[in-house]
Amino acid sequence: MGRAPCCDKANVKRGPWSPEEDATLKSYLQKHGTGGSWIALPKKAGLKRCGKSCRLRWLNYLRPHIRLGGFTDDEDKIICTLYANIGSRWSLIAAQLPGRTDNDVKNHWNTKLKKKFFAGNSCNGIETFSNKHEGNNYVPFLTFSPQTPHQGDDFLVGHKDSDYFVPCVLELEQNKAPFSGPKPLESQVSDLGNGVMSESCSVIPCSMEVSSSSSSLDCLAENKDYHAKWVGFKHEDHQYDHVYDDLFISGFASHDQNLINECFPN
DNA sequence: AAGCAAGGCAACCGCTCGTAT
DNA sequence: TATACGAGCGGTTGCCTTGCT
Repeated sequence: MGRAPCCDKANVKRGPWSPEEDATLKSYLQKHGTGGSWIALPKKAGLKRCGKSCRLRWLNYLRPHIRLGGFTDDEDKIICTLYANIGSRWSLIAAQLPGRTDNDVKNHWNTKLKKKFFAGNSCNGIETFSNKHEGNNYVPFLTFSPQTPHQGDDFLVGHKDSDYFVPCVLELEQNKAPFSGPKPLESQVSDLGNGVMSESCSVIPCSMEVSSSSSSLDCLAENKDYHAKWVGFKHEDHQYDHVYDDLFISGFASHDQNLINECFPN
């Protein structure tokens, strides 16, 4: 038995939204909110639309502070860099671009940035390399000189097993893991899940990804042209080892060698 | 000016995940 | 613990616009 449809498709309007429908939806949401259910909202608001369609229309076009089109070079850089590191996680990428939606970012990527990116040419200042490991889930890492991490920088980090990003501060002390930060709050996790950063966080677009892994401490990516470096540290060194077992940070490029040496002296 | 192809983008589809029961 | 259901997400479609011949 298949799953029940979310709405009566024979009795809902489809296609482009009219200005009247926009006004009705916007007015209703500003007065009442979603009421906890998008599915029930169209009936309450007097709209002959699917609840999912209402949600999409609100999130992508009607909610306050939406910015459409006109992507800046800086935004292009962030999109390219994050795509290289986390792939097509459009909601996460859009969350780093104030006023942008996942749909808008996705469309911008598909129509403009993708060609530049995979052509192996510069993508608005970001160097890329051809993926020589196709079919091997190999993630290309980027050289992004302006965002080379420095002591005290705030970082955007992520955890691949739970898909959230938390604000953290890089520490560069001899013989110490290059990472510390506040334990992610539950509120931050849930807010970020909705694409809203609950507190200010300076984002370094090179997007250090923190993920669980084996206990490997230091392994070199195989692309000689790029010298991407993966560095790691053992959980014993980390004050939040009860949150994350073995962690590693990826994304350092060749010009970060001094940083790596500083963190992991032989 | 007309026809066609390509580009751009809004909207839909269907899947996964989280939560309530 | 299992099931049902809604929310959220990424992939895809299809329509409209733009540019070229």
